[in-house]
Amino acid sequence: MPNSSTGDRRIEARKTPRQRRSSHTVAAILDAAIIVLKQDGLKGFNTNAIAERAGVSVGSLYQYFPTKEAILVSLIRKMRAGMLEAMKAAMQHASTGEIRHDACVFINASLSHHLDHAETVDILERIEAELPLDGETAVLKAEMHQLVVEILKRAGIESAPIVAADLIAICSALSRTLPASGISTPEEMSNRMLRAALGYIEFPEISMSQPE
Amino acid sequence: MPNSSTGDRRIEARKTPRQRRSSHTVAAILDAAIIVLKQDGLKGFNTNAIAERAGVSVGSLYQYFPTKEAILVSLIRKMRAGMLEAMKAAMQHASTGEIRHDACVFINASLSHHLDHAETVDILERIEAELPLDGETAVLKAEMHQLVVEILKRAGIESAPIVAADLIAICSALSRTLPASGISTPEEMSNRMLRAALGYIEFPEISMSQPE
Amino acid sequence: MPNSSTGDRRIEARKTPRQRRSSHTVAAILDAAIIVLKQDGLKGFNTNAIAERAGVSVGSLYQYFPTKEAILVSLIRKMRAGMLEAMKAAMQHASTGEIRHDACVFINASLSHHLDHAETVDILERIEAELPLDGETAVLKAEMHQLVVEILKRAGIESAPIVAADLIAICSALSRTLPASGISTPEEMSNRMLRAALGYIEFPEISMSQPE
Amino acid sequence: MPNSSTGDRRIEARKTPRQRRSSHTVAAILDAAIIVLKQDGLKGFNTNAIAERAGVSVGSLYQYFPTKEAILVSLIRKMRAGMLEAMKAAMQHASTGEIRHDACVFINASLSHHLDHAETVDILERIEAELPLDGETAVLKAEMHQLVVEILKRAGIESAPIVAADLIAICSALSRTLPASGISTPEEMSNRMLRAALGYIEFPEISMSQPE
DNA sequence: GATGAATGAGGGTTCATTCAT
DNA sequence: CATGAATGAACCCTCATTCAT
Repeated sequence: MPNSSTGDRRIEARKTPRQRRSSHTVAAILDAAIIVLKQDGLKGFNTNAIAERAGVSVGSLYQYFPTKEAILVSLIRKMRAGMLEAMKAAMQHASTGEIRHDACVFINASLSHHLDHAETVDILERIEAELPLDGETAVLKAEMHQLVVEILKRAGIESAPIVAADLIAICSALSRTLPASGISTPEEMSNRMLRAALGYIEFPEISMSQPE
Repeated sequence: MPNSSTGDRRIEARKTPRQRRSSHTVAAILDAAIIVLKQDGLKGFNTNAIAERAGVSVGSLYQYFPTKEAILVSLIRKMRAGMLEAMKAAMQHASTGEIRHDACVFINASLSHHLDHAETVDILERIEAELPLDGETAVLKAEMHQLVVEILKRAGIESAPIVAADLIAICSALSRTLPASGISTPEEMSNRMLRAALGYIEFPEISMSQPE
Repeated sequence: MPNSSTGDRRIEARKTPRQRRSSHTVAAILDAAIIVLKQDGLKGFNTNAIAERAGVSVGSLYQYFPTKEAILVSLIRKMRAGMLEAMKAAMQHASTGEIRHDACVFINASLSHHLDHAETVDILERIEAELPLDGETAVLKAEMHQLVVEILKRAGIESAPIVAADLIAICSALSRTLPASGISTPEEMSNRMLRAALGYIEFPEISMSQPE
Repeated sequence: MPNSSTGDRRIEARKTPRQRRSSHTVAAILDAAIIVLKQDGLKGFNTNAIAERAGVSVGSLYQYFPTKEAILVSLIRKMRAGMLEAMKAAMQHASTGEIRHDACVFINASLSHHLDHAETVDILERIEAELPLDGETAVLKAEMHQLVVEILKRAGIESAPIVAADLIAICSALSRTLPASGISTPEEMSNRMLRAALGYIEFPEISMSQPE
């Protein structure tokens, strides 16, 4: 278990901004952080660079984020929150309870979100995997999972929790792969994702050879 | 001049080890590197730690790897090579040309490899995504892709290259997800992976709502 | 320009507070400073912490103290003033002019003061030694010294200034040591201090081996 | 209790020097540390300054001292060890078992040591008081204490432990004060210290007024 | 006057890399 | 070739001090 010796590192935001000036600073820092992350990757992600990009002093950065990692956590949280919100909104607008339709809605929302935040999501998900998962982010992920579980349950699908996890993983993976595959229209992409998902869900039970 | 940002970073292994002693050293370093990576993550992955774990001096390490990243590249290459080899072997042994069967073989091989190298593959794939893909690794990945393309073509599947990429992505994603989902038997896992793959492949064309 | 090493550091309090509100603020700051010093030592002694503890903004703190060190100087001054006052009061009340008695009075006053301000005095004396001695504090120390010189002179003791300095040093040292020695009653402590002082004063001239 | 939250800070030396080069480096660092401490006080005591003064890189410094404080601890230890050694040597050479004579020997040794290491001892003792006392130093201090206890016991003095602590405190205090008092000859100083010590030891029991 | 956000020089520490032995 | 001491750029983070509100 890497990073387990972090122990007492503060990860949560240091102070909630009260004044207008503050919240502007926080936003500037987070925006800058994303830009730096996209441009220079994790290796270039250092507090001085972020502060400079944000047009802010390092001191200010540390006024709001106790740790460099706290910025990452914040970014991840924001990403997960945005994703969840997009999903929820899409479901609320378009859900009919019919699984094929709902799956389609969900997938379109997922793909849209990925395409809208190209790179950002990829990098952050990768980083998320190396960080000790913070509580609030875990909640967001759980809610997302639950959203899919509900869809599946309505269709009477067994072991919905596992299937939901698989579907989310598949969507996430394809959202990463498809844009790089040369397919240019979102329609084509979403169609492929949909087939993967529905195929997985509706395909009859099979079993053949075993892994040795 | 340490840390010079001159941009002419040599990434390839400095010399291909010929002598027995050398290759032993190289192996020791790579083994140590994996252990360090698993135990302490990327954060603990530093040349001094690796050398110490390998029972070798830093100097020796730099005799065989011009750069810290060269070790990572080497590790990734090895991982990709091992994966490809496992796949090839499996296909050679068991391929019948029948798609369902071959897909099953492929998936079992994939899952086995993941389970056998738990953590290692995950971490390395994550790191691979942040590194400038080195030539030889690209070749390995291409070969892997080709392997799947062949299987698909034999079954007359259209746009095999894209489908192959998707299938690989799906397998990879599920190999990561399933072991954590509480399912304990490899059979169950491989069955799920298989259904996802076959579902995706065989599912009839559909298209419904579009992403806005 | 923070941290400028220009050498023209203002150390004196920026303004002598006249108004009630001001002096209240100043008092709050000094009290907080002492608490911080006792709780976290010199390492935790920073203006932000002090201001927070004092329930005052950093800006206000700097309204009354031009420098962090000015606070320390103020604290030391206060400590020395309090000490001197206690001594003077004790002597005024109880002095008989008889040396043994006066020494006793002085020592009791000294010990009492130390016990009443446990830790505070120790820390501040230590800090005092590292700081450029400010004028007013020097005056207080001189007055203290003079007080002892008077007592000694009345008893016709030669080289009173040196003896006075020694006695003060001895009292100070023992006030630090004795409370930690496991002796619990002030009487026992004061008795030991008294014997040390009187011993030193009244002991006949001796001389034996020399330091090489 | 300040500095108690240090917890896991490594204080011990990081690696025992094996090669000649190493021990030279360590010595250079410690020497430089003392010089910096004397010239610039605790405020100027930073690892960069020390390394520079030592003609060594910061990296080398950290090869042997895990922490800035570890250097201080090392310095203190060395000071205490030197002091103890000087005392032991003096006692071994000159002790007769007769208390007056032995006290004289001890005091002369103490004073000599202080005079030989002017400033150094003062500063380090002050710093020692702010640091969490490290084990080995505690042992050295205990041995020192024991040394005095033995002398006193031989003379049949009661509550030798407390008396020993007091005498050490007195000697230490006067060693600090006397050199600054304008007395120029060590003989005069040592004579005064001796009278203070013997006075304290031999003075008959007295008790007068109590501290209120 | 009070506030507290902002500043940024300073200082502790790490670690990739070199090179004398 | 191996060793591991030495190097120093880089980076995290703190805190004394300022200043706009």
